[in-house]
Order: sequence, then C-alpha cells, then structure tokens
Amino acid sequence: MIDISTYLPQYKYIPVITGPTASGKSSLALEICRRTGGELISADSMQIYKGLDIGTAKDTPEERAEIKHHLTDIVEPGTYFNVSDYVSMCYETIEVLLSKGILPVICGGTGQYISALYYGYDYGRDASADEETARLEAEFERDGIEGIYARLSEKDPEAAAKIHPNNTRRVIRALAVIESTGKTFTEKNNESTSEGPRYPFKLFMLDMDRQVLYDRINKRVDIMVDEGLEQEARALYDSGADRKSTCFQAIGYKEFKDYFEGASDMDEAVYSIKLRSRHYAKRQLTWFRAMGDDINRLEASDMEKEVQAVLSSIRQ
RNA sequence: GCCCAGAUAGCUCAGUUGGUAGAGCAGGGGACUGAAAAUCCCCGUGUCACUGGUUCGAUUCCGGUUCUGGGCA
Repeated sequence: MIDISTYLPQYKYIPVITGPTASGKSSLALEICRRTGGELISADSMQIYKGLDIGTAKDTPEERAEIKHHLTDIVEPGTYFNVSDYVSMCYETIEVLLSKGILPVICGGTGQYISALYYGYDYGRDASADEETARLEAEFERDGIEGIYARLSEKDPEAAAKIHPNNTRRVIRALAVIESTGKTFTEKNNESTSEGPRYPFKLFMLDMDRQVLYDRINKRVDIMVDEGLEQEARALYDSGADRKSTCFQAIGYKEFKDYFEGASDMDEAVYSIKLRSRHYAKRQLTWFRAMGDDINRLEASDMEKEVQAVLSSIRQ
C-alpha cells in the first residue's frame, strides 16, 4: 500500500464518494474538491463514453471547467471497456495527481469499480481468458448452457455451486478461467488480492429514505427528457456504433429502441427509464450494503455536515 | 329509470364443478473479481365490495344494496 502522506502531508486517505443513482454524489464530490483543491476521478461505467451526457447525468460543462474531471469522456461509444481497463487507468491518474500534490476525489456509482479499487483486485495484464470466453459464448448460442455448466461442475465444482446455471454470463466466465489458466475461479480470485489494495481509500456512501430517492429519480428522468435525452439517444443510435457494445446497455438509451422502431410510444419509454433507474438504484444499495463496515454511510440531508464528515476522516 | 357485464394482492387479471385463493407487473431481500447502468436468484393472507339467505361449510349458488363500465330510453 502506498502511503499518500508522502505526497499530501495533510491526508491519510483518498476519499471515494458513492451511493445510488440520483443520491447527490456529484455535488458532494465537487464540494470536497473545492475545499481541498482536489480533482475528481469518475468511477462510473457509462460516463466514460463521449456523447452520453444527459442520460448518464454527467456534471455540467461549467462544473467541469471549474473542477478538473478525470475518466469522463475517455472513449467513443462502441468501445469495449471493462473493470480491468478502469482500474489501471484509475491508478495512472491517481499517480499523476499525487505527484503534483493534488488530492484525487473519486466519485461514482459503479459498485464493481469501487470494490476493485478498495479491495485491490489485481486483474493482471494478460490471462484475460478473452479467447476462451468468446469461444464459449459461441458454443452457448449454438448448444445452450447445459454442456458448459456440466463441464464447470466437473472442473470447478466450487464455482459451479456458487453460480446459478441461469446466470450464463458468469458460468461462461468461470469456465473460461479454468480452461484457459488451469486455475479455479476461487484460486484466481485469491491470487488477485495477494498484493492488497494499492492506495488507502476511504469509502463514503450517500443514503436516504427509499421513497425520497425514488421520487428524485423519477423527477430527474423528467428533467433529462426536457433537456433533450431523446435527441441524444437518437444521435447514439444513428452514430453507427456497434449495437452490441456496452454503451447500449446504458439506462436512458436502450429504452428508446422500441420507440425509435415504432413499437412503443414516448410515455412508455420514459416510464421504462424511470423503472429501470429505480431497479438499478436498488441493486446499487444491495452492493454497498454488502460491503458492511468497509463503507461509511452518510445520511443525505445537510451538505455541510457531509463535507465535514468526509474531510475529518480523510485528514492526517 | 330499465337491461347487461364487472367488483379477488398496490396495479392488471386468473381461479375456486361450494372445503377461505394464484399469476404477471409493482414492491422487498440477496448474489456479484475482465460486458456491471450488465447478468442472475429468492419472497404472494388478501375483510375474494357490502348485506341477508340456502348449506355442516359461501369468495364461489340465490336475493338485496352500493360502486364502476357498456347499452336502451
């Protein structure tokens, strides 16, 4: 673990601001940056894409001019990007900021990215099992999951017991790992934490009453629509980007597909965006809750209190 | 006013040849190590509108009442 006080004498931890969608993460993170002279590093799997601004709730151009944002708008729609890419880019960015004496303030709601940083998952550079994964995906398309799951049960019974056969994506991944590396999923995962976390992170999660959160989500979607979400989604669909690529999974865009194809109306699209955003928020809460005491819960109410809570616990 | 059809879970409905009921959606909980805004798993007691009657027993059959659709005046 790197001691950040070498670079930033005042600080012991790098703050990570997270929470469900629409909980007010950005405002808090921006304020922390203002108070500390810090710069923001996004931990959001969809804000990395250029052109997806309204629907992913990116900070405004004004906010981005005021506070430097990293890992936002870094790839074109259609690009395949994953946790491993994120973690290495994030480490690079942190290193640069620290060397300049600037506090990195990490902010985002992608639980997988947050956990990867906090627990220091080392994805390595090779051994991605990509080829094997692609091969198994083709087999799955052709023959279904039964044979794949049977082989996983034989070669890595522990992983098979933990992964539900219907969760084909994870079944395929686990089998690809054992077939291409010879290591069980558990062995590989244990190896990935052998070095421990790279930096001392402190996690903060904004939380609030569920119904209040859902109301905020619904209202925010209405605002996004007023701001031109439909045009933004249409631009994405017209861009020629690979429809199978990750950015087409973003909530606020995929729901327009039926509408653009004339199979549903605008009201249905908006309803669906709200619904899926609420479901997403619920899944995020489950993820963060599972982190237990590793994450510091902040009751969202008074911004100044939140700011003080974060600052006092990251300082030396 | 008359005729017809409804009234069952938060919503849309199914069902019980009479033995107090179940789907989808919503909602809740959970999993998650290279697509993660993805992917997947688990969770259904509710005056069966109200009220009389028949019956050992009614949400179910019969009568009345109320409400909601539709039709006729």
